[in-house]
Amino acid sequence: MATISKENYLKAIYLLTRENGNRISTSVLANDLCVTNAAISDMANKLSKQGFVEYKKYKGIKILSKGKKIAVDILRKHRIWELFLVETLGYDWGDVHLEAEKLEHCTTNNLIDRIDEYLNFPAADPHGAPIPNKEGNYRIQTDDTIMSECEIGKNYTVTRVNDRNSDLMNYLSQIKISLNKEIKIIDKLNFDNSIIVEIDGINHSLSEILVNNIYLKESKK
Amino acid sequence: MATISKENYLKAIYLLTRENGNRISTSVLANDLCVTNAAISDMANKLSKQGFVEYKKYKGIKILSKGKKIAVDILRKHRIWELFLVETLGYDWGDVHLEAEKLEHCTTNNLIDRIDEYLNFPAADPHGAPIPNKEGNYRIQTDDTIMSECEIGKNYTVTRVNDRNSDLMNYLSQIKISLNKEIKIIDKLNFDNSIIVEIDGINHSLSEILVNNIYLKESKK
DNA sequence: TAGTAAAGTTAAGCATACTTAAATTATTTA
DNA sequence: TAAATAATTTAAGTATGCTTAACTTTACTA
Ligand SMILES: [Mn+2]
Ligand SMILES: [Mn+2]
Ligand SMILES: [Mn+2]
Ligand SMILES: [Mn+2]
Repeated sequence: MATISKENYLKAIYLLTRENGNRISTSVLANDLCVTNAAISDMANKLSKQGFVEYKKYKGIKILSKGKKIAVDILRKHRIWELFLVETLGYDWGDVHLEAEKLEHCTTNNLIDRIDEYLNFPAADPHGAPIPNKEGNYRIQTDDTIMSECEIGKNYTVTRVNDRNSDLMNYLSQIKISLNKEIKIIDKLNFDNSIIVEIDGINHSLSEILVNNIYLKESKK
Repeated sequence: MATISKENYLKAIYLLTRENGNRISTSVLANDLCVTNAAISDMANKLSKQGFVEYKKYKGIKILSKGKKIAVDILRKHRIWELFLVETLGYDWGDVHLEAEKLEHCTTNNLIDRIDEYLNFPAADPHGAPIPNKEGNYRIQTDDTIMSECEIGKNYTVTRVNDRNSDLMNYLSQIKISLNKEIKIIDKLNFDNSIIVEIDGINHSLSEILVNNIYLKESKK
């Protein structure tokens, strides 16, 4: 059985794998989960024994299909809860992540399927992240670029934001950045990696942290 | 801080206190929580050190206001979740208790207050149990009698059922017993403590277990 | 390529929440 | 009231999931 801790480890390994490649190092995972390397080594052995991951000493952790299944299951619960909180209960998009972090572990498949149906089988969560369906398949293909790598002079649409920093998201709301918003890259400043963007005709300077947490897609028009 | 285990202990102590009187014995609590007496003694010491209960060796456990506060808080969450599952997601009343047992521990006060508002501040859960408000006060007075103590020939209304046995509740649905249903006590059989009742013009024999899990109020008409 | 720094693992220990088995206290009952 | 029985507590041990400190392996650098 996967405990709450194991569910969180598998979810983190799965998500980091998509960002950082095939094998995840102990310290990357330790940093992500805010625990010591020792805790990771310990848990990696347990997850490996249960067939959730492949773990070779000093060579990092690789998620296996059995572990991926649990990770996607938790991700589905997390994202559906986030959308439910925003859509049905009127939460701000910056306030849902922590609630979902807790709810995802005490939600049966039956319950999440009913909420999924209640929300009419949504494709994405309030931050633009894709929601896996009952079978674990994503309903939309995400095809976007991190803002830091976008090009000067082009117009983009906001497709996704990282949802872990509540303050960051509140700030985005304040300067009117939301999902599907049209923005234009005005300039990129190399000395501090900030980017000047135009939003609703107003120029804003976005810090390095900000541009590394926003994903865009080039506008068609 | 109160862990999930402590929340469950305090909730059980609180509810048993209302049934069994002021002090709860170790074995009554052990039976209710399906753990050994040793586990109860152990936890009773911890809860006592934290000021949630008063515990005197061999003399049982008494809940204190600090513990009662947590118990009522969890009860509020439990009952609001149960109602939400039935009202909003279309669950049967027999299928909500176990879901709520899990959800109640991972629900912030903010979240439950929003669901409470979404449900328009309900007074009772799907089984007729009163829902405490934000301040911990009950919105209705429960004034009912256990069916086993009702009188032959009188008409009653169903006010409440115990919600722990899913099969029992499914059976009640089957014979059309639901909240606010009008029923008449036809006969009480002393040899097996069963009761014959009339429901929708049809007579049913209800076993001892059943009549100890249904609460009634005498009809006015 | 040896030496050092960084990364990762192992060992020992702690808190929580249980268990079984032994010891103790309380309650019956003869 | 003394022995038997029942209820309860204490002791010792287990699993989980962490910690710090010590040790080992790998990577980098001169
Ligand atoms: Mn999230
Ligand atoms: Mn999200
Ligand atoms: Mn219940
Ligand atoms: Mn109930």
